Amino acid sequence: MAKAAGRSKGRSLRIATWNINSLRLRQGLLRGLVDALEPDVLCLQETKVPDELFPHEAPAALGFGHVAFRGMKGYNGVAILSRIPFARLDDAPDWCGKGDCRHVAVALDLPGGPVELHDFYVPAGGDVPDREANPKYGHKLDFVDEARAWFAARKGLSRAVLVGDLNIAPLENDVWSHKQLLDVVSHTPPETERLTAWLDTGFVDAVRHFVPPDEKLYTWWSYRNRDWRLSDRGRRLDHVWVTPDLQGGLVRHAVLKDARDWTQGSDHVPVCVEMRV
DNA sequence: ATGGTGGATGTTCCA
Repeated sequence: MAKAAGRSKGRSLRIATWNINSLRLRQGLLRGLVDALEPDVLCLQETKVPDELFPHEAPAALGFGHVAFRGMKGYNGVAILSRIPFARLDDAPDWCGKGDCRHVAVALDLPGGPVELHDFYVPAGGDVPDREANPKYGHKLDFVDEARAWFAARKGLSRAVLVGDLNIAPLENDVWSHKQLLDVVSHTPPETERLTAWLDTGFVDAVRHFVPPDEKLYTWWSYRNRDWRLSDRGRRLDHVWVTPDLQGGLVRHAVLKDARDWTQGSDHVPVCVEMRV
């Protein structure tokens, strides 16, 4: 992304989010992301690294002097890498009581006042969209319900940003075929209704602020395609939400589609939003 | 209707 013009009020804040699908394996790809997007803050999901094995050198070498992470062996895991100092926030619950490292939050220390930043990795939900047959689907729905309720209880939240791999593509044009995916986990009505209810607790979809809803937009393409670009069976699973007080400061967005072709890349691509805060 | 690929792990689970 090019530098902002710098006319509007406040400091420029650029936040990127990426499901990196193993931080240790792909830490070398962070350089490409930083060169392309120049984020002030980078939120990662599926780091798949226990806290005691977190690779501190990679973020430090890229100029991210502040890190917050919550990881475990083999699965899940989230991290926030930042050039801006922050205070870690620890008031959120252990979602669904499973201790599975799907959320980390900080308050960014900015001249205009703190900005609250939440980094989420919502459960993928398994293959079968049925609570009884597939407990992972039930866990996903319960997770989103619990998150919605928690944010609903925080009425009047301001100067907040929520990002992450939410594993749900809420709009018809967030998937390659709305009709063919209505019964596919990530786009079923119980999921999309719940995600919208969570958004409606007090957020604006910052990427759809820039890209009209009648335009296809994806951030993930399955590994299980011979040619992901040719088949283009994508879904928009990765999101950036902001509270309405920040909407007027939104400057630009980027979906780094080229990252899907990086050598040994993730199946998700980075998403970035710049705003004046 | 099925299988396709990839990561971490360990003789399979998760995505």
